[in-house]
Amino acid sequence: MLNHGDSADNLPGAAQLFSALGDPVRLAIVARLCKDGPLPTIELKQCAEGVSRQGVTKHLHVLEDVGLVDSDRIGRDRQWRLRAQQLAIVRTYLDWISAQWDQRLERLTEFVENDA
Amino acid sequence: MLNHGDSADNLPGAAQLFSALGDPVRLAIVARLCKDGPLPTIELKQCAEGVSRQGVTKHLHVLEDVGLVDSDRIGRDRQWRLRAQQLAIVRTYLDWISAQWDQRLERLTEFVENDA
DNA sequence: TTCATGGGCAACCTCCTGGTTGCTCGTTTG
DNA sequence: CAAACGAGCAACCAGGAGGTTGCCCATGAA
Repeated sequence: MLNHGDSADNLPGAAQLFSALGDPVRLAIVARLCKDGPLPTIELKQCAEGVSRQGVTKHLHVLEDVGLVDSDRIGRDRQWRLRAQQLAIVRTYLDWISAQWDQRLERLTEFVENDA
Repeated sequence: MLNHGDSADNLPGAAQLFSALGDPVRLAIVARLCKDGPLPTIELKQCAEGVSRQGVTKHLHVLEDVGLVDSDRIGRDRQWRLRAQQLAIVRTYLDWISAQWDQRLERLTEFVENDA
């Protein structure tokens, strides 16, 4: 799993996560799972306009591979559940990047002020 | 540009952004630009281990297409600059999703407590 | 028990992506 | 000026991603 000690080291892992979220169908699935909790494949299929069941299943496996989602077989169905910690990693990465940006702006402001 | 009135409508746009960030080279470029401000192509090339100049240029164009970055020609060089607003959109989208998650957890907790 | 439904697996196809090379052009710089 | 450097453009290539179909299995409901 992703070691999140220092976000800078985590670039490849973060890229994986971004990549997994970088498809409209997958993003819709994640959003749906976020809103309406664990759901069976068939239900998730509805947020993929005009995509076959197998297509949706493939997307779900992509999400599973990066740990954004996991599942249990319940009788005939397979229930999918969001793993919020992984989403948190993405957020943290963006926050880390943004923080660097903010620091740079601060330094820049300082510089300008000292310069004036 | 991306209308950010309601994050739910914004799914395709958000997916574009995630997708653009979903490549290690591109993510490294964004991180670098965030840390060290506007930089010429050649400098950015350094964060793409073993990729040709043209390769890097292609990545930069991908970032440009989704508005994460823009550039000016300065004499012989081309200077690249981060567009932080677009990064903010990604963050906001994640926050929006997470908020829904949190609400669901609240509702769930309520339900369990009322049930007990 | 029978049949419909949700799912898994595998093969297959197409198109996009990430990457390259080769060539030319303009700008610096020695 | 001449050479070197940064960049743009176009062609090209291999592999992967997203999608489909067909077939079979198990479970649930009639």
